Amino acid sequence: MTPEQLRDVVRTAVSGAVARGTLAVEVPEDVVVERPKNRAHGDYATNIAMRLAKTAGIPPRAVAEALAEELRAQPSIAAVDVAGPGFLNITLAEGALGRIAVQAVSAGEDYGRTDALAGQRINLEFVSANPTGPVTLGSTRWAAVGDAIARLLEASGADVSREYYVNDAGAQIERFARSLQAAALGRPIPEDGYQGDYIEPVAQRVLADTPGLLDMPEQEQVAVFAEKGVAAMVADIRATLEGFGAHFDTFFSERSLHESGALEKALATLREQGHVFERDGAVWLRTTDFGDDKDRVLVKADGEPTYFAADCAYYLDKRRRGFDKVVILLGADHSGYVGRYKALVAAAGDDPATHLEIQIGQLVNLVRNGEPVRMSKRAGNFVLLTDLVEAVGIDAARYALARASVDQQIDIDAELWSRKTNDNPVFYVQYAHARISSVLRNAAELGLSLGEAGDVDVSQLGHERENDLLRAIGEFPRVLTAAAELRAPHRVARYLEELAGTYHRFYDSCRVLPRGDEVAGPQTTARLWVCAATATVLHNGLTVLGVHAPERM
RNA sequence: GCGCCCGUAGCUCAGUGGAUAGAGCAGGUGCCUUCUAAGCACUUGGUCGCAGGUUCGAUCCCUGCCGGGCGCGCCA
Repeated sequence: MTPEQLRDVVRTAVSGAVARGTLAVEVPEDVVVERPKNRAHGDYATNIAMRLAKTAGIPPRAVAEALAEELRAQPSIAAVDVAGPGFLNITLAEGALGRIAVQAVSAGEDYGRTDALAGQRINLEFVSANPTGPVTLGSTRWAAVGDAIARLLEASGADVSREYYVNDAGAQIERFARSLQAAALGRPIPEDGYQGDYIEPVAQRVLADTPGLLDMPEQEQVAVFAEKGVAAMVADIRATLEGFGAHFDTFFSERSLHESGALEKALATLREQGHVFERDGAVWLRTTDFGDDKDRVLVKADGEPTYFAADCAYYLDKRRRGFDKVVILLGADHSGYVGRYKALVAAAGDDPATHLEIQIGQLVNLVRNGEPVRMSKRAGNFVLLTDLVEAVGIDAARYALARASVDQQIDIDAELWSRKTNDNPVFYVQYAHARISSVLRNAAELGLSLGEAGDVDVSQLGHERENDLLRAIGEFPRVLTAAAELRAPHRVARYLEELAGTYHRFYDSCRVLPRGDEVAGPQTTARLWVCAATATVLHNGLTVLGVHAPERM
């Protein structure tokens, strides 16, 4: 029996007590059934009695006693204890936990998936770094976390589109183009330009692609370097992210908004809603009406639209494309953006609480030999996604980035992340999967297989370590659901570490395969199912994080 | 000054109002002739930044303070 099934049983018990007249409450929708930390507290525990006590008008322990009475009548429940202030500690009947293994294996890659977000169309924007250079270490965190969030939302049944906003308009593109031009002409890069080593090859690519470029007038040259330089950079960024396992469905060009007239349309829409005004020769959006700190300029006094104006058009475009929810993952250096973004959504007539969600993540520090290293794209002394991957590998990089809460600043230490020790939890988790794969391979060599789900004798299971493992496997769907709701993929990683440890302890004390001249029996088969179920969860969990589940190490 | 994030074991960090606050690393002691020792067992280690409040119960929610990071442009 899974925790979800037990939750229904508890709810049934409440209705039973109500029907019997021992309890006068409404049957709650959300019943919390959790895995107690202390094993002496049974397989599962619920605080339902304490939560119902107030409305029932009787002490929590009395509510608990009434519910315990109901629950004890259930054949799948072996024992119910009322403990502490009113906890119900539930011990499942022999074999009830074992069914979890069968369910997990039978569901396979679908184990853990839910339809909690079925029917939701979500646009998830992340990374969106300026196309003036390769993907940096700072963006790498969002590539790993954003992609994991996308996979989590999909595991909850949502229809997710991954999007990268290409800021291919504005002053920094001009500086980028002039840097390319200078490199092509063999001149020093302008002081306010981009100094990185990557500039030269990009400049050469543009030159090779455009015969006679250097004979064109100055302004035309810059325009070509801008257009083709950005295209080359975006292609590079896209390839890098794909190689990292982070696929984007759309690379959306900011410039296309300017060229299609979307900005004017957005301005007109905001005007219709009555939140646009003029002051000092500029056009403003009255975002303070919706909680922003100050009003924001849409069109500057010189007639040029602001970056914010493009944001308005971009948001409206996303909504026009049919997304129910626009989710944007931003670094803490953009946290000042939240207020105006919410306000623009409200000003456009939408509800920020339902249509927009901005997730702010803290920045990363690059650490070398224990010392922080400063990164600056403009100065060219930055470390790239590709550098990190080269140093530690994709799996270690993605895992290390995804296992930390986004609310936490993290230190990226390539030396630490490349260690093949327990400083690196990714190997601990992967090792568990490889170990199980090995057991299953050996089983196959002995001619042993799982057989049919209906033939497993789950009553063969009951060792404390087996029960621990089965309970952990049973948690997986709830871990995925919670992680998706909270946009917190690190919860999946932490859970996998716990699961791997639980498996290693099971492995240590529960021999799976027959040794020497022993003969395989029903317990062997039952334990093979437990192994296969664990492998299923490790695989599914690692896949959510974009990390490989190896069969050998 | 205002806004957001953080402060939990020596270090790096988990912990969506529940029972005796956890993990890894670091330190110490053991366990491989048979399923992967990248493993396991035992052990040392805490005023959950401080002070109030909310309630049956607070690391978690609220208020104030202290310390650290980021942000507060007619830049992008």
